[in-house]
Amino acid sequence: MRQSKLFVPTLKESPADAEIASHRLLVRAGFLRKVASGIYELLPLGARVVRKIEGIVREEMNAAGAQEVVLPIMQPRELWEESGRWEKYGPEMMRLKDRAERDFGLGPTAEEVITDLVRTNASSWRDLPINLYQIGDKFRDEVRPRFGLLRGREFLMKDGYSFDRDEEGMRRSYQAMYDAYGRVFTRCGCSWRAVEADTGIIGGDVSHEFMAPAEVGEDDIAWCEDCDYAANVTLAAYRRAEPPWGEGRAPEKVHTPEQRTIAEVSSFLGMEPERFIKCLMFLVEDEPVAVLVPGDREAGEIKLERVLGTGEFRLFGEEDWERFPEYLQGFVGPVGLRASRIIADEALRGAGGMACGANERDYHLTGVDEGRDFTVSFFEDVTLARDGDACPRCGGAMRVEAGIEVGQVFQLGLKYSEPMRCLYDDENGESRPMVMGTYGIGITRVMAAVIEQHHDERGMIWPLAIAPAHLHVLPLNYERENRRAAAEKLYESCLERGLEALLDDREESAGVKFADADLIGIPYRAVIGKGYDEDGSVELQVRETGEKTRMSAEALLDLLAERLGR
RNA sequence: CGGGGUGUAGCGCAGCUUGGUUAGCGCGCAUGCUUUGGGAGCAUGAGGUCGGCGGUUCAAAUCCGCCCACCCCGACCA
Repeated sequence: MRQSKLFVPTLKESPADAEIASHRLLVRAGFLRKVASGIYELLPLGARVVRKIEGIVREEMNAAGAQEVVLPIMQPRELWEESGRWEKYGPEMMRLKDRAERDFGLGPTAEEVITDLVRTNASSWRDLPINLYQIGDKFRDEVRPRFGLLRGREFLMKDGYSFDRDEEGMRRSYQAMYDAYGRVFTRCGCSWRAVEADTGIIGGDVSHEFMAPAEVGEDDIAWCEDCDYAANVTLAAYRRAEPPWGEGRAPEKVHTPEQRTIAEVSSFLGMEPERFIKCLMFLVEDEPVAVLVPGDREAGEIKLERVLGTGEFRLFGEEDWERFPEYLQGFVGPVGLRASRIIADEALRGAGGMACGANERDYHLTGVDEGRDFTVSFFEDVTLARDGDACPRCGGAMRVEAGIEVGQVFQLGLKYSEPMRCLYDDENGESRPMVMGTYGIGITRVMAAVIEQHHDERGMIWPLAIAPAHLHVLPLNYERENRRAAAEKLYESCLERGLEALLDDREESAGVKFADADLIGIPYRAVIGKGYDEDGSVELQVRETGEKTRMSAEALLDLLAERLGR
């Protein structure tokens, strides 16, 4: 590639609408432009990176026994009715009508289409397992597109689907994909961590997310320093410490005028927040449910959803407090409380000497013991783990850090094959539903995640495997014949040896060339300048470390070939 | 969806509070000359329905109303 001919509009200043590094740098370096909120164009260099990531994904998928297909983006309503997701997906799915007013959705994933494909073309146990994948645009009308490529409304995703005869086969397929995913991210230069995850709208029982640790990540992940336990904090378990003990004293009513929040009451009474019982009121399927958690803990919505068995609930709002005046906002407590259910976090089992609302305006109780002064319907894990909590498996210290979800794998089971009647005949001629798995990688998101993990104040720093080119050839004073000739020769040699090079053949000042090269972030750089005039050497610069070494052009090519494993 | 904010040249911004000539600045772009190991200098020049529609006014980028777009903060996901 010759830079003078390449369409790379670099920018000196950061675009006003880009907040995070990957977005800002992709735009500044001329890889990416925005068309509308959450919808982007990839320019030549951006497209090259994406194609490289795709290449790695293809290699690993094929090696793991999956086969590539191309599925439609525009999908008929009828298929989505069958799975029940036409309703369930809601406004998140982009919808349109054809000229005959028939409904279509733009695929956010392709379980329906692929299940239809397989059920109509595979019917025997001899056909299984089947593992198919595609790489294509996906559409999700996100509530809030954000952070450039990290959360777009149209994005590139690799989605794959496995069909097996039984659970065991599905677990094998799942494991093969899980292992392949790890290799994909490692090869892309993306550091990652696989964590237990919620299954959300895709459904199914077991799921792992592949997280790329990064400060801008929208998820928090909890992981153990001592063992391999790791989970999304939305469902991470943790080992509870011994609850506080009471001193056998009877509960005492204390006057706490206008002290409603835990923070207010705890400083008013001079008691630690963890000695409080926070009593949260939820409206669950139109019934009030009390949830008790330690005063210093947060209830987790996903955990609650699992415990309650429904997603149809909300924390009491203004209108709910008015509708149920027996609950006094700010003074609700478990003692004498009437609710359809009282659910307590495990941490409160056997807790004593606690403080809580007295269910009387401007009063709280102290010296409250669980079991003696109140009882609960059941104890559950409903609070969120946080940094420093004890690992549920080994008791070691857990860390919580932010991550970008770059992939997720699901054991679906019969979630789609049963309603969509994706069946096969087993060896005995009995009809059985196929057992499915589904697997996704956000290709464009991987690109952004890698930048979040690899950049500095001057620009991006690409891992060799997905860099838009291997070598950036920078002749300074390109108009000087000797340097121009040397640069051309080096560039041609790269082409001959199968190395990808970008030649900066522009008659720009050295400063401009260096600045653009830093921004674009090609891992290796060959500077042809003063040193060449002196002894015919070129200077190899490593983008990541800033290391500079003078050597002959031949030596540089050999070194590069070696780094590429060729 | 709720809350906050921004729309002025390709990009980044000023001007708006307190309406009043040809709407400015920097970068970028074009042409010429001089420059060239870290975003060069001088000169000349092109480029704008001031997000849109409506209103107030002798007069609107500026005041008012409605709409649209985009960004940020909270509940969801590759």
